[in-house]
Amino acid sequence: MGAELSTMLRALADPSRRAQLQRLSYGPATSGQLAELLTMSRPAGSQHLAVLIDAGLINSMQAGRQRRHEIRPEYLYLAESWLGGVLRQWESAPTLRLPDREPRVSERP
Amino acid sequence: MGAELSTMLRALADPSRRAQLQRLSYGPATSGQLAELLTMSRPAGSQHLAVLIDAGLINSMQAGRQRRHEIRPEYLYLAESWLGGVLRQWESAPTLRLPDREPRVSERP
DNA sequence: TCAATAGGTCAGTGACTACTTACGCGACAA
DNA sequence: TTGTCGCGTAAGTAGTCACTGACCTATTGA
Repeated sequence: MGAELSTMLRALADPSRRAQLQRLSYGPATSGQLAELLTMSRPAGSQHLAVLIDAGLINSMQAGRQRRHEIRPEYLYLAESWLGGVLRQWESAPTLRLPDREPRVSERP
Repeated sequence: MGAELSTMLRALADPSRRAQLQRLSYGPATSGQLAELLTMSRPAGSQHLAVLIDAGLINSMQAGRQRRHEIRPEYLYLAESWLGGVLRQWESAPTLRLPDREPRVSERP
């Protein structure tokens, strides 16, 4: 249960893959179209697609000499619900808050 | 805009860090409490905390010789809304779907 | 049959992760 | 002051990631 979520979130943690996924939210596309989207070599685009497929986020099928991909939303719903669970719990647990701080990265200029 | 989301999702992609965050959804905790949660050395727990702080997901403050942490929900809301955006778009774009397939990982036994 | 197209695979590289043990440092209690 | 507690940092290591260019395999259209 945690493993899929981890694989999935790591897949989402890359902007190229998020771009591909976002493109697919509008409808199916071929490997070529999804590779064109990125500013890198075509093999790299293909490898990103493989990561998405591996994570169960998209569904792919050969169509002639093209390969068509589409979103497979199950794990996206899973992530949405994990996030929602944490946030809803946090919202429902009003405790005293610490004074606000910047993220750690900006503390070491 | 994409950078924070990437850092954040990568932080969430680790089950130890998700456990810490989930614990924090019930209220603030110290570094020690959050390290005990994990099955690894205390420094490792501390390093995971540093990643969460770096990603802006938690907010920390020295209290005597302890350090207290709490959830900082802004980026969690951001992720929830990115995911929601993709899913809502996908739901509203009814196109023909490809026949269902297993994730790629199960194709290579 | 041949060339072009679409796209996947391989090997190599440099950068980053996730740990470990060892150590340092400030807060507090005796 | 001295020990101990809570916690962070440093250094090292094994493994993983994101690319690249070169190569290979099918499908298709001339």
